[in-house]
Amino acid sequence: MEFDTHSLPSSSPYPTSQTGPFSSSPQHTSTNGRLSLPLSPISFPLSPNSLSPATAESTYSSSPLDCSSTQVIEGQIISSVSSTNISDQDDLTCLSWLHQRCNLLPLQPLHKVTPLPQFESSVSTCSTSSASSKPPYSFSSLIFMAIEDSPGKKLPVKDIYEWIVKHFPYYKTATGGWRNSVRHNLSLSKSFRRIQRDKSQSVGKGSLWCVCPEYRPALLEVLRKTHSYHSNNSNLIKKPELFEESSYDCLPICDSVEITDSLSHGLLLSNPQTLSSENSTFAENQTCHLTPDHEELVTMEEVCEEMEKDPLSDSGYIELHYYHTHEYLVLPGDHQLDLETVEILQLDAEAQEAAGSLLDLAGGGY
DNA sequence: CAGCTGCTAAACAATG
DNA sequence: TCATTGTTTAGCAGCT
Repeated sequence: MEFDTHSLPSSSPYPTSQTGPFSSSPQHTSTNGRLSLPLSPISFPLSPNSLSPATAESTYSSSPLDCSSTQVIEGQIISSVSSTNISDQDDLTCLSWLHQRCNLLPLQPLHKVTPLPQFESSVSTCSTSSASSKPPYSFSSLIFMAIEDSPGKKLPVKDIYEWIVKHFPYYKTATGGWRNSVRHNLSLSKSFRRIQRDKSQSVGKGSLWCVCPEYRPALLEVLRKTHSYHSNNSNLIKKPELFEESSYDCLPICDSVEITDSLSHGLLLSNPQTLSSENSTFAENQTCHLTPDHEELVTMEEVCEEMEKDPLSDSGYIELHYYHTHEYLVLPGDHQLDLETVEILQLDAEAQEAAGSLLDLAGGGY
C-alpha cells in the first residue's frame, strides 16, 4: 500500500503548506535502483570509558589514509572518520546511546543489538539524579526518541510520558501541562501515527503511537540540529540530565563518528536482511485493525510495508545496491563490499578489526 | 512585518 | 463517576 500523505488527517489547524521539518518530504531519491540519500556532517562524541581498551584502541588507531577507518564495535561496523572529533568527547549531549540501541541516529547495526545491560542500568541511574533544567529538545523530538527507544517502535501515550520523565527528570517535577503538549504534538504532528492496539493484548486504554517512516529523516534532522546547536552552545544551555557528566559513565557505547558528504562511504552499513527480519517479526507481533471511528488510523502492516519499501529511510546516509541475489554496500570510488562479507567479518572478532582496513582499502583514496 | 515553529492552556468528546 | 486519552482551537514567544 502506497503511503499517501493526503490520507492523513486534514483537520490540522496548521497550514498544509508548512515548510518546517515535520512537513518536509524525504530527501532521498532513487535512481537506477540506487538509493541516494542526503549526507550531512554529523559528529557524535565518544564515551571513552564505554569502550574496552582493545576496542578503544582500535577506534583511535589512525588509518594510514586518515579517513574512514572502520571499526566493528558491539555488533556495529562503524567508520570513524579519523579522530577529528575526539575533542567532542567533552560534549555530553550525544545521542549515540539511542542509535546504539535502536538505529535512531545514522549508525546502523548490522544486527539487531541486544539492549546493553549497561544501558538498562543507565536509565535507572540517570533517572535518579537531581532535577535538571528543561531539555532543549522539542516535544516532537522527545516523543520521537521515546518511540524509537521502545522495542516495538511504538508506545502508548502513558509510556511516552514515562520515558520522558525517566530520561529528563525535569518533567518529573514539571506541571502537568507538558503531558497535554505531548498529546497535542501526537495529534497534530504528521510525524506520528496512531495505531490501534491488539485487542487481545490490550491493557489500558488508548492507542499506540509510532513514527511515520516518511517523516523519520526529518525528525532525525531536527535531532541532529538540536544536538549540533546544543553542542555549540553548551555553555548557554544546560545539558539534559541524561547527558550530564555525573551520569555519563553509565551511558552505553558512544562512538566518535563524523559523517560528511565526502565520507558517505563506509559509514555504517545497514543490513537489509536484518531490517527485513526485524520488520517481519515486528509485523508478526502486531495485529492492528482500522478503527471504525478513525479511518486514517493505520495498521502496523502498512507501516512495515512502508519501511520495507524504503528500508534505509532511517539511515539516510548510506547507499545500497539491491540485486536479485546480492546486496552490496557502496563504498567510495564505486567499490563494493557484499553484506555477506561484512557479516562474516562481524562474526569474527579478529576480522572485525581487520574490517577497518578492508574498508579502508576498498575506499582507498579517501 | 509576515510567516513559521513550538509551547502552553483550555475545552470538549470518547473511552476504559 | 472519574481518570485518561485524543482532538481542536487559541494565544503567545522566538526566530528567520
